[in-house]
Amino acid sequence: MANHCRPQGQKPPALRRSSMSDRRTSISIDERPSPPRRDGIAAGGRNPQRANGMESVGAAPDPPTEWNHEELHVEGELAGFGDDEGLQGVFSQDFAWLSQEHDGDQDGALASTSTHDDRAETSATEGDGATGYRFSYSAHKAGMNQVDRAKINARIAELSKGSAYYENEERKSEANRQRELRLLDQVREMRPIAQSEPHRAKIARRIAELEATRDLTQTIVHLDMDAFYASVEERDLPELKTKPMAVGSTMMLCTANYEARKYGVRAAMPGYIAQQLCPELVIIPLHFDKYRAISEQVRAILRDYDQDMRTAGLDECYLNLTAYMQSHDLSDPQPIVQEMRDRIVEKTQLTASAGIAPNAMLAKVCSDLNKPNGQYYLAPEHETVVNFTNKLLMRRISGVGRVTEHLLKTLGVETCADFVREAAILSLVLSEKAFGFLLQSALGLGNSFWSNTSPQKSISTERTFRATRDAAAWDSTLSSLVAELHTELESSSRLTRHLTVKVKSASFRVRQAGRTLHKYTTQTTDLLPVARTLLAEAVAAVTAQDGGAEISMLRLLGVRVSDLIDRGVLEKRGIARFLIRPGAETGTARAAAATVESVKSAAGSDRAMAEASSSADAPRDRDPVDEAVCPVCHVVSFPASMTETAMVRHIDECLNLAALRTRGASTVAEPEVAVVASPRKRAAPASGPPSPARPSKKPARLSTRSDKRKGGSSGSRKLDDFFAPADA
DNA sequence: GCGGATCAC
DNA sequence: TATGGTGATCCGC
Repeated sequence: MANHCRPQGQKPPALRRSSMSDRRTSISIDERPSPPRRDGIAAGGRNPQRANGMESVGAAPDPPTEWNHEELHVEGELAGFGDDEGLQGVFSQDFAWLSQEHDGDQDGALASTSTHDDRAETSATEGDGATGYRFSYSAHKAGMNQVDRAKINARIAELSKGSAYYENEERKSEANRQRELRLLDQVREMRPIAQSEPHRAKIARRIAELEATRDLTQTIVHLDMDAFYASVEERDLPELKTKPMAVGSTMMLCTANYEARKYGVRAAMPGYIAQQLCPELVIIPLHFDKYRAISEQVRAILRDYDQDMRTAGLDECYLNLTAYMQSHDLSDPQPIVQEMRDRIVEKTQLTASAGIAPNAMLAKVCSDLNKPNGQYYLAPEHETVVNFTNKLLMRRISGVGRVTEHLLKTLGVETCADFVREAAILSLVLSEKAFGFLLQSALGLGNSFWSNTSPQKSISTERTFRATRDAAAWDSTLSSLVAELHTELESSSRLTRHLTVKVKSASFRVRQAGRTLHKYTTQTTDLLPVARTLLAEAVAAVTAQDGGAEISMLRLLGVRVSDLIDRGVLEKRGIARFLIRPGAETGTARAAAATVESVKSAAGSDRAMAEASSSADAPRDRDPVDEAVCPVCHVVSFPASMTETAMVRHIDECLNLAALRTRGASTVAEPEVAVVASPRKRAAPASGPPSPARPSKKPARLSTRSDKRKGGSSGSRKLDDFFAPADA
């Protein structure tokens, strides 16, 4: 299935506070590995994966990569809400003229609106009570004035209040508020250190070092389709243009047209709330096939300018125009970007907005400035970039979300200049990763480079349903989810070794339980029993959270598989780990030596054995890759031509013989592979007495499916446990 | 390694 | 009646 790609190369923010216990008198920000700190603000993750950092400063940017899972998302109904929504504004007040200029009917991204993750008010004062910032759809755009905004927010609060969702948001807000208070305590305590000369010098040095990495040689474009889904629907049904309209369902809206936004209708708002704000609202269901096709048309155009262009969902792309400009001997990117946007309109009748800047982070910010149907060019001059960045609100940085924004505000940081000014103290109370990311971003130093595509790390599927405590219904849903994952694994030739079950109760509390499996597998027969156990654990946990008087009702079930590996890679790597170079003496080999005779005597009987034996006396001084020796008997060698199945069979046979011979599990030659069994002792779900780790008999096949299952938490594994059944 | 939390889309 | 789904990362344990 597919890839959902995201631009990489930006470090994710993550905030945490240092604990008292690891405060040090001499703070070295520069320390490579940040010392573990505790009591942190919850970490925030973001997609940009490995930060490639600036290792290639000055060089041509890496070719962008492909994304990982786009269609997966798409198939899942709601792909994402991000469209052209603005936030609270891009700049601090003193730069608000820019906002004015584009506000009003232009929808100005500068004027803020809030998307799903952004429904928050920036200031708690507008909210009600402790939670304020979490709960109001502040809409500062589309011709709304302050009064309208306040009215709408009040109305939304009124409509939401008392719902389980709302209550849960309140709980979360309160928890965050407590963390912020503790953070402020830390600030007070750390202040003297922050103000000490050595520390200030250290920060200054760090900033200088970052500054030295500034690269203005690249021309990066971020292109973003305007209100993508809504615009597509309007294009195909023009009468919608004059009506308030949103795309989604009564449960959840994905995006709204500009007419609807005037009423406060926004992306990520439940449709039934939106309908109360705007009774004439027309809700159009999603048509992902259409969006996908149009998206591909757009991408095809953009590839003319950057073959390695990267997509971010269906409606966003990043391009590096540097090479194109050089090859066409152009110095001004603006006409080029205008041309692409014109071509997009011509081809699709849809408009796009774009930002042009020296790096991807700034380009992303810039693409919002003249939205919709506009572009903004941030010239690659030091002074221009610095002036721009200084006024930039931290919230605009991709990776700084609602929670982080609020937290920073608590610390008195709103703009990038604020952050840099307070860097000395912030370096002491934020995690090293978070501080590093935020400082770099606040200096306007987002990466211009993309890391190469990284393999997908997990596959998940989850489903929301009417809250129920019907265990049979849960089990039915769980089975479906596991079956979906099985299908996905099979169709992509991958296996998993980790399973996680997620649960959301009617109170919106979320709990998850996961477990590392004993082997890589795709099989429902392996996954489902574990999933059932995990579900029971998660239900118990969420029930306890909910008060525990009665088993909680669930409104969502989810299953995720991670620790994925390609089948081919697993087979190669798996077998390779068993191969011991001829002559290598290991404890395992020595332990197995006693079984050599029995192995030899049994050799002739098995077909695989015969295969192996036939080349057992091949010369032993060749490349070890070409000739490996069975790690168990340490006698039979495996020629390169030998099939893996045959090798596995031989090793398995050796283990069987070894087990017979030594009669004790512990002395059987164990493959030298560390297999991590579940570290936790889980209560066996009402099974019989604990079975011995290994029955003393049953020599024929050391490992059968049922056998494997039984040995669940045993630390010692047999060969079969390392390989998925070759069910193909 | 696990679970909770944040973020993007 | 009623507030989504997928994937990733970070942090504290």
